[in-house]
Amino acid sequence: MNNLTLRQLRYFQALAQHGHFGHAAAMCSISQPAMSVQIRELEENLGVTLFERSARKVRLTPFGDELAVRVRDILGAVDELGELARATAGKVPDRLRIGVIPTVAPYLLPAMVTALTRLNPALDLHVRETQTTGLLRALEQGTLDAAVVALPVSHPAFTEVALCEEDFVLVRPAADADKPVPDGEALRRMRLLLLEEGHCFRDQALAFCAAPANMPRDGLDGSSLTTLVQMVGAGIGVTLIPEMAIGLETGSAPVSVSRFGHPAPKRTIGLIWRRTNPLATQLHTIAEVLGSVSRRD
Amino acid sequence: MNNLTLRQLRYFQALAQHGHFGHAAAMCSISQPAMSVQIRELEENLGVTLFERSARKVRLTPFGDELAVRVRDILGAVDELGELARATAGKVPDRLRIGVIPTVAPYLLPAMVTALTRLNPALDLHVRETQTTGLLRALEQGTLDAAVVALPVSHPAFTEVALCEEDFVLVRPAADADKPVPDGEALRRMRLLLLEEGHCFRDQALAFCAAPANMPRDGLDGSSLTTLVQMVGAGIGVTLIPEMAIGLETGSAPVSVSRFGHPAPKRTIGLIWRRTNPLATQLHTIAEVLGSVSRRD
DNA sequence: TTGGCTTCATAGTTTCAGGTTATGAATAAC
DNA sequence: GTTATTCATAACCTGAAACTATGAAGCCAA
Repeated sequence: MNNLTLRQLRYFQALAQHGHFGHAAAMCSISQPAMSVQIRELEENLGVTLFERSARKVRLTPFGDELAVRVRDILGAVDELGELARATAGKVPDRLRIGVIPTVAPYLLPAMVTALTRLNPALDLHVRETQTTGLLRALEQGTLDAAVVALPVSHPAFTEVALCEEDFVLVRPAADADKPVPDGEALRRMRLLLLEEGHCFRDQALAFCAAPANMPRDGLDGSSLTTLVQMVGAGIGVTLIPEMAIGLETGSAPVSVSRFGHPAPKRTIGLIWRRTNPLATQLHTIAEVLGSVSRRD
Repeated sequence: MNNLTLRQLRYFQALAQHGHFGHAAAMCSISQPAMSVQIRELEENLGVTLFERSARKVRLTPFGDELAVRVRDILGAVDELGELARATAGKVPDRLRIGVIPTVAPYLLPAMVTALTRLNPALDLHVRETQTTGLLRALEQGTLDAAVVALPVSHPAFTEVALCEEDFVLVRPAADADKPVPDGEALRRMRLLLLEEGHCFRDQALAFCAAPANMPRDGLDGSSLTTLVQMVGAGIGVTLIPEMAIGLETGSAPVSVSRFGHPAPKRTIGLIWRRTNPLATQLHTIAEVLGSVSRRD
């Protein structure tokens, strides 16, 4: 029968402070009898007398005195909950777990971190880089709050918001710089270096060539765009990379970069999260920030 | 409108633990709708979503997660109140402020402290030594819990309990040891040394002599029994002291101690406290202990 | 001592928070 | 498509807690 009520503790505190039922009641905006009854019930709940009532004075008993200290702490902590909530409401959360696919992470992460930290300087940002399927699973399990992936995901459990579109560009050995730019058809017949299976970027590139995703290929897969570009520089073949990777990847190898004519291959990068995630509002804010970062405006 | 309820916090904790409304409700012995409603109201109170409800999972939001820690602490502190009360109920309080009159304090205090400490080893004992009027005032103001005084006090605001009775004995110069012991009448005509005004022991001695309390006296007052005995040893006169003072006071001066015949003068030492003091039960226990100490049994 | 004043407690009544059961809506699983 | 699971909502009911009115006890002044 531990029916302690916060209300009772509040009244107790008021009475301890005033030493007068009437005044304490007024402070709590209730009538004096209500105060009397609640104090009595508090005493019954605890099985201890908290106040000594004499004709003109209401005094704390020694135990009441001890209790007052603890009650003050408790009520303080409770009120802090409210303050904390108010301070937190609508704000970007202090901890954000975000996933990014490998063909985006290296190029966007630095700017993303900067932008998100500006949004909330106290931000504790956890980033996880892995392929889309891993990210989706993590989202479902609740170990990620959101993920940056290529759209569309088309999964009913997720909300998706586009961040930016970007073309793919052709990377050839430097010597080929002046040759005509092939279209998808022509590309399929060249030695096209691609990421290993599981990367969505691989599938998108194959789609552009109108080739089946499971087309047999003879050991021309790399595990990162960096590797692919280096292989191109070594004259092994050609490859595609997304626009955002140009700056970081093409400086250190003898390769040339060419844009495709229409229709150019491209991908849409987006932010996704569980549709039921109550942080939806804040995630839209975050998406907006990430979008402007990824579009460099 | 900070209507937070302990009940809501308890339900919140249960739900955070189980991640399932039905199970959490069962744990709290309520129906599932009741749980739903209370959680919703908690969220409304705080203005923040605490749980993410998806079809098969109920998950804490990041803020809910943070809240859970604080709530655990708060509920722990609240439950401690109950335990503390139960542990304290009926026990001698941890802090005891007790007053003692000067003609008792030196002789009884050491034994009192020992006995009370045995009653509650954690006892924080405050002793105040002053004359009866000062003690009564302190009791009224609530700065003392109880006082050891000579009975009766006969004040309706106080409860009094007798601890012991003790005779007064006559202290004369050692040379007078074989003279007959005077009665009250005879005593009045001798050079009787007494405590200064305000001491109840002075009044009791004068009463034995059938002398008015305000009888004019020519500079024969001392401020302590020790002083009086030393004066007697110097041959200045005779005095009365209570039995309990014999051991401590008569060793260091050339005086003789004699008991009176019937009716012997005597006093009753008692413990008093505010009638309204809720510690009455414990104070009776304390009185019992002090009584057996003062009677040396 | 008496009558008035202050102050806390008690009683009777009303209101509302919080409980229950019944049912709906959404989604996962078959 | 059908079924099962799970949370939300609705309608209703009960009891906690509020209020007003009144009583009881003690202080104070006449």
